[in-house]
Amino acid sequence: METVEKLTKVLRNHSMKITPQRLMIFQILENNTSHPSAEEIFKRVKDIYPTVSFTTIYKTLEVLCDLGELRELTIDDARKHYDPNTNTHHHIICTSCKKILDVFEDFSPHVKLPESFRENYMISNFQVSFYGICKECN
Amino acid sequence: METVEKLTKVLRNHSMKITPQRLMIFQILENNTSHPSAEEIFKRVKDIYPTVSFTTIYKTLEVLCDLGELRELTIDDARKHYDPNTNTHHHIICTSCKKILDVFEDFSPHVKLPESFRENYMISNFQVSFYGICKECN
DNA sequence: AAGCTAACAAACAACTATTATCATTTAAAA
DNA sequence: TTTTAAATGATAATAGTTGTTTGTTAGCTT
Repeated sequence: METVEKLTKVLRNHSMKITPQRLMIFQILENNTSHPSAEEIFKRVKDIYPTVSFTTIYKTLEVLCDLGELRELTIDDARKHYDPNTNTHHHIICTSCKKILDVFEDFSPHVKLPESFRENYMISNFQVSFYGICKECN
Repeated sequence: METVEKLTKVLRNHSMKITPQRLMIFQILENNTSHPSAEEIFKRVKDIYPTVSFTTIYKTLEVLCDLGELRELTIDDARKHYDPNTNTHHHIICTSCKKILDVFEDFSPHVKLPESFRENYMISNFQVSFYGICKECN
């Protein structure tokens, strides 16, 4: 199912309202693999709804995160990034330009929490972050 | 070599000054596996040097990071954490209490950047972050 | 279609973590 | 001891984000 459709449904199921601003955000997130920050999303919505406020963006992103439809990435130390793909996958970030790319490789057969932690933690997921320099920055 | 001694040497080699404030920070970092935030370090230094400023803490942490003697962790979305162990290792964070523990397991034989990225990236390191709930929080 | 109401958007203020500025102080070399 | 480059700390500034308020609206109900 497409993102816009899916998110619309999920919000409806929680008796939340589908507003033009939110639809716009859904559209921006659809098939988005660029890991945008709140500001990037804000700018793009602003192009079409010049009166939209930053608060609305933050609030909507918060709602989507709470519903598990969006993942917050803390891979960049300057700001949060958002990823509509909530399936387990990994990232590579250029430490120079901060660009983040997806790494779709299933490491789960090999990356397991050591025995000693098993009884003390309920693991929900894990994330591999590769750090390096991209070709453009080198 | 102990942390205090090592960091003193490294700073001297870069003609930087060893101040009591810095020595205090070095001591706090020594064998520290609690991944403190700047604020936690600030508070502990303040206990002994009540006049110390936050700026000094941040500056010193920045210096140590630049010299590669300290690693900045971006695993918590609220604030940065610092880890004096700069050898490759991994972390598990409780999404409830935000406690961070070390995971010493060598995943490097299995976690490799896919072929497609190899020619476009110079990877310096990778990091596995496990997210879950610890026993105390559950 | 009209009315209702919880949820919403936007304006704005506030907050938190961090960084910058700069005058004063100090480590440590000469 | 003198010198000087560097560090400190007071203060202000900034960036990113969150909280509050008030008028508005989506979407249900009738």
